[in-house]
Amino acid sequence: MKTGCSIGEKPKGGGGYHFPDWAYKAESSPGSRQIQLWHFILELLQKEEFRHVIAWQQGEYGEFVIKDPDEVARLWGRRKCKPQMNYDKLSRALRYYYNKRILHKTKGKRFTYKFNFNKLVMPNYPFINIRPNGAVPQSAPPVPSASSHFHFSLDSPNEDGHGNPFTGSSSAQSSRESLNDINERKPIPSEPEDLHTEWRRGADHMSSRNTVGSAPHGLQKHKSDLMLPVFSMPGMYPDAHSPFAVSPLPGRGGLMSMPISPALSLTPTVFSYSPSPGLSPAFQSGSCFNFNPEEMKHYLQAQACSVFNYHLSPRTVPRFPNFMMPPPHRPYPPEEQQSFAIKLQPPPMGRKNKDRPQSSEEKRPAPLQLPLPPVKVEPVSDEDDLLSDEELDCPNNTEKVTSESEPETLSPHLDTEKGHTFVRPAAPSWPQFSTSTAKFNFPKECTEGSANAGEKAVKDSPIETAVVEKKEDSLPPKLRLKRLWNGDRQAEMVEDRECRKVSCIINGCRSSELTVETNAVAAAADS
DNA sequence: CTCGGAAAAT
DNA sequence: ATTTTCCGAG
Repeated sequence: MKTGCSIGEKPKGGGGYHFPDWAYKAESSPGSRQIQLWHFILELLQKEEFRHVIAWQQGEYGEFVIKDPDEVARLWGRRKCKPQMNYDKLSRALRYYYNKRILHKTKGKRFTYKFNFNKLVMPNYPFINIRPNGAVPQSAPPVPSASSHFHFSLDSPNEDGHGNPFTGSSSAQSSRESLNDINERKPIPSEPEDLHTEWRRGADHMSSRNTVGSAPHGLQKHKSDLMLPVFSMPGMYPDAHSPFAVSPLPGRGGLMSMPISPALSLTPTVFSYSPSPGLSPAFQSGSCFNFNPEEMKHYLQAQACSVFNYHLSPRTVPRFPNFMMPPPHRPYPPEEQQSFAIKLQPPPMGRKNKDRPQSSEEKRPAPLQLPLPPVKVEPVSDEDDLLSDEELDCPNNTEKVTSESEPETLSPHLDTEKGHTFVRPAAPSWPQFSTSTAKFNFPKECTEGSANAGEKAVKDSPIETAVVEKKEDSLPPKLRLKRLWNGDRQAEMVEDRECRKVSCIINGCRSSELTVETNAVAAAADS
């Protein structure tokens, strides 16, 4: 069933196989956590179908405007099977992100918010650019600020043996992930101290982990094992303003798309930690991409540094599953929509049944099945498709149809095939991830899914979930919040500034300059 | 519209 | 842990 990822579904039908529970659990759903709102938003932002509903705002990186709040809410509600969802609620959820520092509100602009990319590391960015001469994508994604506190030796020559950076890095990667889990701070740290501390820790870990092959698994939980590389897909919405933008180069047509992906697939967070010695050769030589190795290197460093310096949460940097992989053309099969049943949620009793017993009735008579709902039948608009798509985790849905027909809508990553593709020649991509991930980290679910049907590709994004890490910051009690407003705020500003600066640098400067700039930034950060 | 506190739900 | 619901305030 489609539920692809949904947790409880087991393949009962066909084979009736029973895979171990863990196979279904997937980290994807820690707990039961499904897609998160910001993932969803990002998802929508990636698809052109929703341009009219929500779109990146030109001008600021990461800033987006909800053009049709009701629609977005509707979509979100659909995704979460919360028919009662509305913008008011959705916006509340969005506001919670302020504290988490995932989002900001752009004051003065209605329905306009901005992602804090300092916190959300962009998975695909730089490399993408790929213009032969190093042209940069118009939209420079906000790159986390860089600092040169440490130097990861990304440039160190030599690699682990194969010359293939990919190999061997996986362990590092995973360890790193774990690392993050632990380090991840919960409360929003804002103090420099924290930064420093974290920073230190990071360094320590790094050093310990320097051996490529050794994976320090001191920690348990490795969601990382499941990480999958996310490749950007052809269908991706190449919005210039999108921080994720993959530069839509003219060439995008056939060839471009594929090749690019590998690069995109990496999460900076991950590779940044790479131990070192290593990657350069690959970059320099065989790369299929045009990016400038130097730039990449710097970028990576920047990423790494930012991770350490800014408490980037790995979880925040999920490898967006869906993210990059929009379905090529038909996002979701029509059937899906049809099959999609809305599960009417019982009237929200909200908190303590408050006094308003049945308000919901007025609005939604709520046909549970909605076959012919008088009220709203969600027509299947493009958008709808999208949404419906993905996982419908609704319990109801889950069961329902086995519809799965949905081929690969969103999460292609899994395709082994693709993985191969990327890996293939000398793709320089970022190592750690691609290959290794492909090989070892495929999430069970995904893997299985793929295996089963090759085509199916798991519609859901198991990955997404899988990938998403759990620990994040937790919300601080009020005190903390208050504090945030004061100190943190400032910190953010700084971050932002740096971020921008770096972006500029990346976009327009050469590596040497970059270095300088970076240092400057770092200095600033220090102060 | 936007902000958050609260409490309940997932 | 995050999101949904409600809601009073600005």
